[in-house]
Amino acid sequence: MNKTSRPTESELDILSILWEKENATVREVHEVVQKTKEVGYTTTLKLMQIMNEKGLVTRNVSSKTHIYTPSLKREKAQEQFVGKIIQTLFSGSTSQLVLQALGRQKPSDSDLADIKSMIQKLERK
Amino acid sequence: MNKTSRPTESELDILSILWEKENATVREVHEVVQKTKEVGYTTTLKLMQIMNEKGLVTRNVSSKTHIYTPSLKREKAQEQFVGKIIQTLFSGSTSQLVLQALGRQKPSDSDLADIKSMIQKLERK
DNA sequence: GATTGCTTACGAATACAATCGTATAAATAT
DNA sequence: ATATTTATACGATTGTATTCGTAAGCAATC
Repeated sequence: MNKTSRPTESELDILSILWEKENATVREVHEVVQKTKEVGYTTTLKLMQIMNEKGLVTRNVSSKTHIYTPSLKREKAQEQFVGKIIQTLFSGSTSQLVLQALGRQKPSDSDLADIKSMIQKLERK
Repeated sequence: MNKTSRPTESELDILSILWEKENATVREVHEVVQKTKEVGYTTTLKLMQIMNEKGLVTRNVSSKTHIYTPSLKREKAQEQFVGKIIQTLFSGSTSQLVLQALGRQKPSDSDLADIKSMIQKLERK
């Protein structure tokens, strides 16, 4: 068993694909990776094998083609990285991050509604 | 002249110190680094020299003890990293990031006010 | 049943990040 | 003026991430 290490950047790319698809084969993941990156199939394979060793994913080996499932929860990773970013890039200020995020593009009306209701909830506290 | 590469994690740690202080010597930076990390002085020095080569910082060499100034703007780095995080961790949804950030701790009243006024600005658009 | 294609396994190469030791010079203290 | 402290420079080492080539097995096709 292994201490939970933070995923590297490439690992994060792969995880994000797995989170979207729930689970996937190496080929399926690689197909998506290839759209943005020029790498060989075995590179993706190797990465996913390493991620398995690290415990970032599990895999079902019952058929020839293995099926990978993320075991690091997306929410967990979000916390890790958002926390780090708030510290180093926003000198610890959560709200500064929120302002920067809001500033980068107008959220949809329904998103705005969600955010407003979240704020109201916070204000009642 | 060099293509702008993303700072590594250690580089980011150092940059965040420089952003706080406006500028600083290696020793000053190292003093802060040491609080959270067990590393030798020359490690910090070397890192800052490399950052200088990469163009992440500039330095004033006129006195024996050099003074380093960040040349990568904090706002620029914020955009880079927040953008990346939104893609990989929040499947492209800015507002999801905002909700996660707001959820992690209650912002101060004045921060809440800032956020609310930002939202109103967005709604008028 | 040979050939082709797709799969995993895995070692090895390459690239990049991080760490430190040692040399050297300047400033300060003795 | 000598010794000590404090600074930079820089090579070398270590660690970690990324990439790929090659082998071997299995399944489908010829």
